[in-house]
Amino acid sequence: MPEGHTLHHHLDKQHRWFAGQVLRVSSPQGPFAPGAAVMNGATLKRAEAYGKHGFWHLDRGAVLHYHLGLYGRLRYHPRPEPEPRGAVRLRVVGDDRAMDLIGPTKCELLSRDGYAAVRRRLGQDPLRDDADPQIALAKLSRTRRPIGAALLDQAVIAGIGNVYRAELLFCANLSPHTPGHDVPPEVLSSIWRNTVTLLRIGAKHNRILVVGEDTEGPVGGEQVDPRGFETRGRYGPKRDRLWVYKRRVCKLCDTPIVVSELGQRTLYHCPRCQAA
DNA sequence: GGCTTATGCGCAG
DNA sequence: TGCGCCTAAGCCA
Repeated sequence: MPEGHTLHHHLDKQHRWFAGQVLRVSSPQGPFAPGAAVMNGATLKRAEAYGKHGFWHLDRGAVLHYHLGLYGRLRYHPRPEPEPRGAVRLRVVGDDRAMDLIGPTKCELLSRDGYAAVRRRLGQDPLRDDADPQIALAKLSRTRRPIGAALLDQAVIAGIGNVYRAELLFCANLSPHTPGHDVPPEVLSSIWRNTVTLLRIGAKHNRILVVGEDTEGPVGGEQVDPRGFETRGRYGPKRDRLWVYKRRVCKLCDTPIVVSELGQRTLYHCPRCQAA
């Protein structure tokens, strides 16, 4: 489930659970074994998310960089940790918890320069305090590309994925095919603000929640595990939390959803609520 | 239990 | 442009 909110949720947790600890690191599934050997015995100084990327800043100057891709998963265990299951590329064991990185599309050790290079490729992350909306908005307002393609461009806004793209454009009553430079500046600004809002809600609950109000406490009777491990909350079916993504009809007006392709990804939009 | 699908992205060609 | 990665939820039987 990796859009930006997922990474922020996990990296915040990873910082709380592993920072300051001397880590036991291994790579049960192979290709990262040399990197794991370098990491083994290091101390985590800071875990941070940027867009859909995860970074662990270690002492010794190395930086772990990972990206979940479409399939990657993170699993956490209390100690003693169980036998690795699946393509565990990276296993980290801290003082009282362990973490598995499973099936990521990227898992590598970077130098400070390598880290800077990855960061340079990425645009503004709406979940970060250091985001500069004006930079992202300027790019959107100049491009001839359809807004629905530009929103997926990680060099513009880092962290939006296919679900949030569909839902953000719906919330803006905007056709995904509108060229960026034809979208009124105030609409672009409102999209940015809504992105911040929705990604924050998503990061808090570790779920994409768009329909309905966010609440301070658990949502929909969600059960919270006091140890902090993921629990099966009762959020209801995903389709009921979204307006258009993967729905047959628009949740607002019942018009059949148009399924097409834009920016190499499946696009869902309501032709009535989001008329051109 | 099996089959389909996917919230991403880099690379070969 | 299309494929490969390789997990797990959702759906069906």
